[in-house]
Amino acid sequence: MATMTAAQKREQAKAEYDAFLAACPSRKLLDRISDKWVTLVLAALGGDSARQRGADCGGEPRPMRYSELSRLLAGVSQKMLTQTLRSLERDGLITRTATPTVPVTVTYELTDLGLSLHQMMRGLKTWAEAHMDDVLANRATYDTRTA
Amino acid sequence: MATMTAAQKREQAKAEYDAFLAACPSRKLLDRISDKWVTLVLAALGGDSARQRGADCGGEPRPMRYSELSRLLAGVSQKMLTQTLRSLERDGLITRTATPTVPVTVTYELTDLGLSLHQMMRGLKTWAEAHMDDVLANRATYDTRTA
DNA sequence: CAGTATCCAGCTAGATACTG
DNA sequence: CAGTATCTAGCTGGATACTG
Repeated sequence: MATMTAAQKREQAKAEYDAFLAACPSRKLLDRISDKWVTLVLAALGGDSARQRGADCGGEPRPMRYSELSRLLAGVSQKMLTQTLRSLERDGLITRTATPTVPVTVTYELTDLGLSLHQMMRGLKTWAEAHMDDVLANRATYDTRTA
Repeated sequence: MATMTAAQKREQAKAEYDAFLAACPSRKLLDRISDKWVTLVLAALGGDSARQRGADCGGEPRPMRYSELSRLLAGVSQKMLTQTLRSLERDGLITRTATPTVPVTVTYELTDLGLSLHQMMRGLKTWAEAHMDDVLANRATYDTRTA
């Protein structure tokens, strides 16, 4: 067994670290918001979907219907849209309201928690707009330098 | 061709939207920071790696060596660590310094830009610590309700 | 309208082995 | 010490088809 000690130790350290990561709130948050469609749905419901609107881009948060979201987020598959909406509902970030008309009408709306998250995303957006140009410039420089 | 018009329109809309997304700074930022190892390297170099330290968790940003990072981020493969470091260097978020000792000594350090990003990540962390508990609670409730 | 169900291709993380 | 190179398995997202 003596020969396995090092490998075992490494494995244990890895397991511990994985556990630490799994418990880390920041990690969980990132896992949540790093999803492409999550951010887009949040932006749409928060009134920040830059698309299909004039230069103002101003928008109040407002409820939207499934089909409306589907149209706004061109390119999302039904599977992903539904999956995303479900997970957001599960986490209490949006609410789902089904009105029993014929055919049924379903609307989605940000909760206070979802709104809070959306506000934080604005912070991200601010940083991105202020600094991503620098990042991209550095990237371009690096690429030409090593080309 | 008349039968393809609808499909074509949809495809075009998708292409346009994809282009819009590709140009969006926020999206680019998220693509960058949503990587597991990126955030961990940033945290490590920024002095925020919660692991292996007492309750204080305070830490000044400081340069670290490859092997040091490798040890701190237990579970990272050499491939991913190198890949992550290279991409961060490419984006001008960290600097790589090789000292020609024998054997070579390589240190990585946050740039001002990287530091700025690290600071923003603190904002994320704050939100996560303030609200992720709510999210998790909602999730648990949802699961029991639908079980 | 608002989904569900199924299947499959592509990408990527990780394991492994080797090196200046 | 600080990497590079290669191969593969698993997950995830998308296309497609069907339904209350």
